[in-house]
Amino acid sequence: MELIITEKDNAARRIAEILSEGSASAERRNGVNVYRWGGKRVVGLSGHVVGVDFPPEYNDWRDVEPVELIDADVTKEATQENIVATLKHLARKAESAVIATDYDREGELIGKEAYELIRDVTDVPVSRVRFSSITEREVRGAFEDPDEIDFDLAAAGEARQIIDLVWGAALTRFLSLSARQLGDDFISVGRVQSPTLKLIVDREREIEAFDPEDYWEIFADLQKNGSGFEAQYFYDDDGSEAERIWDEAEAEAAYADLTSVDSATVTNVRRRTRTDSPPTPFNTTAFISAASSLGYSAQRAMSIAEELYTTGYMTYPRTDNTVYPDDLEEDALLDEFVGSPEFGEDAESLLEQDEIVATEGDEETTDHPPIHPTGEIPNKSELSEDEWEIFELVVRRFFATVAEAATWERLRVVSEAGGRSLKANGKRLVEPGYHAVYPYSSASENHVPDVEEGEELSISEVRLEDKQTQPPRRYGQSRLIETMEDLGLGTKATRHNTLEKLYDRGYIEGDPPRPTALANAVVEAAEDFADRVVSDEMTAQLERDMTRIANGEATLDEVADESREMLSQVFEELRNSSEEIGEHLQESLKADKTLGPCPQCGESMLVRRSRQGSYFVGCDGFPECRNTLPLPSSGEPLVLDEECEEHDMHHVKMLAGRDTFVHGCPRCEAEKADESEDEVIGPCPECRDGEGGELAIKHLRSGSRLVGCTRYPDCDYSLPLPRNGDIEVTDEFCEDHDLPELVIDPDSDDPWELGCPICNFEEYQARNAVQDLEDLNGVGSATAEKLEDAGVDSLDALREADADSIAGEVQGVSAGQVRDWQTELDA
DNA sequence: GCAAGGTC
Repeated sequence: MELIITEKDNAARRIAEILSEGSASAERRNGVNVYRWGGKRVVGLSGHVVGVDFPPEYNDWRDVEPVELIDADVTKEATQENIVATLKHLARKAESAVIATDYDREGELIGKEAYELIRDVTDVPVSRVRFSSITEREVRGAFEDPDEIDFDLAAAGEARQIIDLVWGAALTRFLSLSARQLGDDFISVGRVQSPTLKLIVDREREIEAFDPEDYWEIFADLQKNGSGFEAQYFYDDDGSEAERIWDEAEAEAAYADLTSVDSATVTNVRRRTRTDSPPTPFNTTAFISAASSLGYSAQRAMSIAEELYTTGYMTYPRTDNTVYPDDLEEDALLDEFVGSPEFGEDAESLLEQDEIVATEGDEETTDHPPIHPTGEIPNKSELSEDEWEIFELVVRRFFATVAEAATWERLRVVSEAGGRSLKANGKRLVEPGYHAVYPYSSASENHVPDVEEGEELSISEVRLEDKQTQPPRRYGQSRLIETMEDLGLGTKATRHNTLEKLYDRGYIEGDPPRPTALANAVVEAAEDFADRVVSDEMTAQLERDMTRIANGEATLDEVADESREMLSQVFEELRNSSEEIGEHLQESLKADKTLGPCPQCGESMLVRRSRQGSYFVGCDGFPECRNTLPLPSSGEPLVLDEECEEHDMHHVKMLAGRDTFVHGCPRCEAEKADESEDEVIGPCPECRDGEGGELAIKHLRSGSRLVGCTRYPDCDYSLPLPRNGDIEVTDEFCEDHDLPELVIDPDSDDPWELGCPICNFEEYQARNAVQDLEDLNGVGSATAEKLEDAGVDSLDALREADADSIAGEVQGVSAGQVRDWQTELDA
């Protein structure tokens, strides 16, 4: 038997399909798919199935000096036990094995990891095949002419693993220990995250240091036969054209000259034709940028792309490549879209071109093809709105790359008035070219009428505008990812995760992201004592070293030892500064939790955590001052920059995944609750008989509202209400529950008919259950709804359910699948 | 529990 190993299940399935000519069947073993036909088996890994770590005696942060990690052993342990077990089981029965992981450095390392797992159980021959896209021709070609594993290239990857672990773990532990932050709130640093954070911190420093300068600009409206256009005053500044006037008196003088006359004489007209080339194929970074201009965060864009990839509508979303492979037949792919209600017309018009030639970008790599549609087209109703929008973007980008260039006509008109110069630049799209199929990039025109030299134009208005230079703009998420790519920080598959990590660690907040006080302190500490770890130079050096290892010019041990030596020097510097660094970090942590002055004693009000783990706002003067304010019970509080003017208190945001919301000023929220009175709406279903309990609309000091029993705390029956909006109690009654129907924001343009609060809560729970189920692997919205209908109304219900009876009840769901979900939930 | 890199 021959065993073929790929980097992921999806690749395993497609390779089996190609090599078996469709005859392969799938079986599951330990929850891992194995594809088989004849004497072949194909199994997909899940990226790295082993990971580097220190031996267990280094686990306790308090028992081990961080500096000891520098020379600690680094071991490899299985991280995906099921897959490792399946791989070994298959290897025992194999006569030969073929490594078919991705064709890039990390793929070579993943292949070598599989090789070592095979070697643990057998010494059968192991070969390596490489292909850049999973097409019939490439895959067959690769398997006809197998190669060997490139152990040097894999060693380059291992050097990266070791260096990242040792630097990251040692410095992370050092900072966390010095600031006494050992729980979930440790203080992390790393080769990629810290230089990325420094980009954000540096930009914020520039913004803070920015000193705006006043300047003036003058605009004039010119008229030709009733058709008006705008021209701008300019002057010669040492041979180049300048529009900004830095001196107020000079600006007034120019304005006076221009207003002293009522016409301008055209002195120069220049016409030019410009071609505007279509965009290049999408790699991950370009895709994220384009999705971001449609309003998607990097994380969201990638997760939708992942979904569209696994359902088969688009190619692999993690790629550096911007050149389509030779195998891609553009016209055949366009043909697939003919007849589609949304794309048919555009596809046909593209097919009418004399020649179909795709654009090419600068990056040509072997990893995967650029992102493009597969030709499989979903019905619009199968996808969510967001999924469809992203799918359409990918389709239209492909269309654009095979479309013709656009042509613009540019017209520049210079005129003189009162001894001063005015210019106007017009542009008109003559040939729309790719813009016709790709509406995302700007194609806005600016009309300037045709005029001749010597012509007189009347001036209808002159405006003197006073302006100020602006500070540099903050990086948005996609701009950050582009900059990371330029600097070589991270990879196509990790850059968006790095940003997410910076949010999770409390280093940045908002979009565009702004650094917290903690982030500033971490970057400052690193700049002072471990400059390399906040510099992109560390990655650049590592890349050079990895190239040397891959070329056989250096060994893994040499490179790793050299790096350990540098880290030892860093720790020499750090040794005596632990206290100083720790204090600074702690002050910053406190600053990030500070809301404003305590109205009772003048100390600061801080976000704190009770023994029970819930968050509240408490005075720093505790125990002398016992002033507190409550916070909502769900989510992690984040102190925003925005302040309440009445109380000098920062607003608070509660981070809770998709239920994140802005709580606002805790004092305002508490006062609102104090001023409101409970409004009784009907009987309490729990205790109406006997105790005669009633339900009322209540406002809590933590800012939330609910329908709860008037006998609270003797009866704790309650139903949630939305956080915001006026609540109207109507005179329509729900017959099942004897309760009035409620309307939120009745006077707004879009009132929300919430209905009976009990019915509403039941629907809400069902919806939540469906959403939770959809987050499980391989559960689409249809399956989730079927599960919910079958009584699986929460994740807990699924965890405790009997797999066989669910499989019997829900069509298209097997007991094995249910058991996989249960394993996933337990993990 | 630390990193960054795969993948879901």
